[in-house]
Amino acid sequence: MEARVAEQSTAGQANKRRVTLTRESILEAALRLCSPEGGGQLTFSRLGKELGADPTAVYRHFRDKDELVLALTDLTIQEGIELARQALPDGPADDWRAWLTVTAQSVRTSYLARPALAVLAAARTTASPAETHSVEQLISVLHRAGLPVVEAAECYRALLDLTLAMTQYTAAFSILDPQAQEKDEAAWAVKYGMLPEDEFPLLHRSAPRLTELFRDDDGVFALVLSTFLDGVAVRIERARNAG
Amino acid sequence: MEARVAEQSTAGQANKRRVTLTRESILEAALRLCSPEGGGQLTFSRLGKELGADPTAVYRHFRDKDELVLALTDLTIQEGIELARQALPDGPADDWRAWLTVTAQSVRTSYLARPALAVLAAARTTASPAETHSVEQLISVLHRAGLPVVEAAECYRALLDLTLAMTQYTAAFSILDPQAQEKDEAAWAVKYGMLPEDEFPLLHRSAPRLTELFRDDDGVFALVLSTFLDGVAVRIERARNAG
DNA sequence: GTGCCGCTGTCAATGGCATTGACAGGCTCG
DNA sequence: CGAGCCTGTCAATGCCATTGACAGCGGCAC
Repeated sequence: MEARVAEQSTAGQANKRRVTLTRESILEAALRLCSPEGGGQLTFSRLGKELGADPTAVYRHFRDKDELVLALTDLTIQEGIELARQALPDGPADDWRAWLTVTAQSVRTSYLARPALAVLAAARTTASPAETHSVEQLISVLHRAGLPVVEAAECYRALLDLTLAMTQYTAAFSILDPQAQEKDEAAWAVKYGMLPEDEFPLLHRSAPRLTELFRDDDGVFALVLSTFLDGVAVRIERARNAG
Repeated sequence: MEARVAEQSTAGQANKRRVTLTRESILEAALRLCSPEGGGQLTFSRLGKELGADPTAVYRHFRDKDELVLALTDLTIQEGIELARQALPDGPADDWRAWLTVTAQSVRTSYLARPALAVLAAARTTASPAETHSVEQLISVLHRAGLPVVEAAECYRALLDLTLAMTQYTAAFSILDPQAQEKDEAAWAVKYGMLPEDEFPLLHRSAPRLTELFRDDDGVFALVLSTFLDGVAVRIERARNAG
């Protein structure tokens, strides 16, 4: 169907042949559009062009844009989980920390491959059947590490929101036109470079690191994640001592 | 000037008297629109109506919407910092943890009072001069607690992104029409309620807590924040032992 | 005081967006 | 062979940000 769509979109310019859409072909095309290479913008008109069909034809398969986005996030989450599985084929293997890190990073990676989707997805948390097993596994990992079940579930939820929120935050920034990004960056650089040393001694000393972190969203995420997991470790310790 | 604008907007319906806008009056009106009571949507046409002026008049004071939003986030951050100051008038007082918690929560509160702004603000990190002192103070608190300067700065950055990202995440959800929210909620409830106990034992046991957390974004944030700060504590401990 | 200029509000228009309803071709089922 | 549904097409609606031409009002120079 990949091939078919491509064929249509190249040849379909002249002859007005109807293209037959399917849920799958639409999702594929939409994912392509969401990636930076695909233009990084998901709109019905672009989607129509990509499919070689009228934009409104999509409405025959998805009630509205929201429903389309929901389906796309579902796919993306699934892909992230799959990615994690490939990275750590042996499962948790008693190292809860590595497992959680890889899982979070994988989901983040999948999302960031399609920043436009991440932005659209906003706060829609799909109750995807695909991820259910992963959630059970995640909780189980934390539980075996020593956390009571409910607390393990809380940690899962916290980690999930943390990851999605920060990923969307990054995606939103990466969507901005380069001009605006540079403007922001310049503002920061000036701000941190020009600070009077006597009034802001600490800020002055950490300015290099801060400007370095400015563009390194992944670095900041890694920082947050590892600090958060340090916190989880503390909780596990506490639970063990209490139990 | 507040009064003047108000006077105009009440009396100005009939007589087409020109309203004189100022940067301040615009920002005020815009903030009002961003709050749920004000309609929760910031558009030029609404803004024009609110001001009793032509929508496009705003362009005389702000180059585009982005610039307006930047100014608004600046105000909001300032307000958050002010809030924190009021909550803890004595300053850090050697309790870094309380200080960081209150600061983060205050910024979050200010943002959530205007969800529409939070969504628009997305990843624009303003280099607001207003907050510079707070940043210096924040780093100083962590430094006095025992963290090397650079690491303190890293923690600041991590905490900032964490807070903003999660707040915007929450705001994005709260913006959705109630119908969509209910749909999501229903999906979750079904998902967690219907889980076969034998296949997902842990998920089944934690289902009540998870559905409880579903709508409680503030609770999740508190959870993330406190876990993160546990992690910071670990780092402080490490640094002390190493130094 | 007079004339000019710039500041700022107004108006009309543009192009993009999601979404809707009427229409039409082709497919399947009877 | 015919009815009806599935699905693509087309035209139109309403909201959005943004732009360019225009117009009044104020202050400034002379």
